[in-house]
Amino acid sequence: MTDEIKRMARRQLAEHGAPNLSLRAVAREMGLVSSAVYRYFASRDELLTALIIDAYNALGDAAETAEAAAERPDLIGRFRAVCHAIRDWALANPHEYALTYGSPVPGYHAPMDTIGPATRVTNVLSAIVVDGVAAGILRSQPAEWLETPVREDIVRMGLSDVAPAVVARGLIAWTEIFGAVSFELFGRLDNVIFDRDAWFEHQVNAMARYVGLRP
Amino acid sequence: MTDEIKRMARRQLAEHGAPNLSLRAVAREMGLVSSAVYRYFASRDELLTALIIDAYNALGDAAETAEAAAERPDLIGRFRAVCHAIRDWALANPHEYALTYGSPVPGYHAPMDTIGPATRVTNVLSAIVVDGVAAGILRSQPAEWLETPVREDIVRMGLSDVAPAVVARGLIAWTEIFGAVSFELFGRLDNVIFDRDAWFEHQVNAMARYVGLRP
DNA sequence: TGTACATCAGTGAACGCGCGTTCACTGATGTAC
DNA sequence: TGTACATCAGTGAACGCGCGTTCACTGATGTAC
Repeated sequence: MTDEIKRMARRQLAEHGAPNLSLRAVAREMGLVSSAVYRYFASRDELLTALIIDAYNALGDAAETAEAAAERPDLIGRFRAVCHAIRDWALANPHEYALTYGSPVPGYHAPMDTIGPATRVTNVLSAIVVDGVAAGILRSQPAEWLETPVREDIVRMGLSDVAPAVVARGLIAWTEIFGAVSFELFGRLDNVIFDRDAWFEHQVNAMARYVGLRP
Repeated sequence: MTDEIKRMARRQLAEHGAPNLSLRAVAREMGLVSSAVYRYFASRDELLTALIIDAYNALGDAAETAEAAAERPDLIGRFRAVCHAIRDWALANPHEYALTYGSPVPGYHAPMDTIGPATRVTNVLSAIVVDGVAAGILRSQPAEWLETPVREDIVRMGLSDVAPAVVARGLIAWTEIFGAVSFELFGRLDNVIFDRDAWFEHQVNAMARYVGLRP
């Protein structure tokens, strides 16, 4: 069963990291001979791709589920739910997080099948922004100026009901949240921040305020 | 010469990534027999450590030099200089950036010698904040509230002349800047942002404003 | 000026290991008639 | 109900490869007297 192989591969991943993921070790762990795995995955890269897609989907599931549990009009609640779901999932699955949001695995190039699952989190986040604009809560501030190329890239994203300056703030929040999770996971906060829960909470609130969401 | 080995190792790094860095390949590239490298580095890990320290120092140099070129009272200029120096260095040395700010190399645990060089960039950044406070430009805003554990962690950092809320904003800017560089380098902006220079510029300005620096 | 010795950079063979991938195969299970 | 055949999951041996690390060694260079 290919699911069983993936489960074992995920365990391998959690123990030794993506660059050391080995078909042979997975097979060994399952009591199979190494060549048997080739009935299910044509190559190591294909297995890696499957794991990456699963990781994006797992994170997407976590984010969507958490967000769906909040009341629709509670935009801050929805934003906070997504942020915490991302971090919780990342802390629970650090190697899968590294696989998707960390440095690329050298020599591996992700095929296009990974794009769809990868956008699920950003879709959830942008839905919040869109709803915030529709509710009249998120507005572009007069002083906000976007250089033309920035505005063009943002317009190309197709969020036509949202002012580009608001999208820009959303993108910055998106960057900050994943930056925060990566910093925590990759050791940047060691000996700096000790209460990570509290600090993340602070960052989430700061970003909510930055985007324009008020409690 | 141990410098020559490091130079070759850096080239290896740039081609194949940190997890695939191999003593044998470095030796081969230098026309040496593999065991000869052991005269200079006791193990692969020691070589890796040397490269990490060098990378932190190279980034530190770049940041310090760029910052030093700006007029002291021009706080925004100094901040922008540091940010762009970080990004430029990262784009020029993606694998060394990944080595220091990307996902940790599995199985490798950095010794304490790496801590000093690692803090150079943050020192430059916090000097700007300290000067900004001294000049009366950066002030804590009355509405800014820090939960106790966050405030405690920040106080522990020892920037006693800077209001904790201001430090918090600085930490968020720090996270955002490296988050932005990582997003760009690790492929997060693919098919999203096309003019990366302009977008980074926008983020730097946004963070300067967020921290409280005004042109 | 010449000999004796120490230093030390680099050699070469070997150790034991793990890897991805291939290939011809076995043998159990299921299907058709 | 029983035989003949196809399917297919998994085997086992082999390929050629690269790796980190150890160890006894060579041979050139430098130093002391």
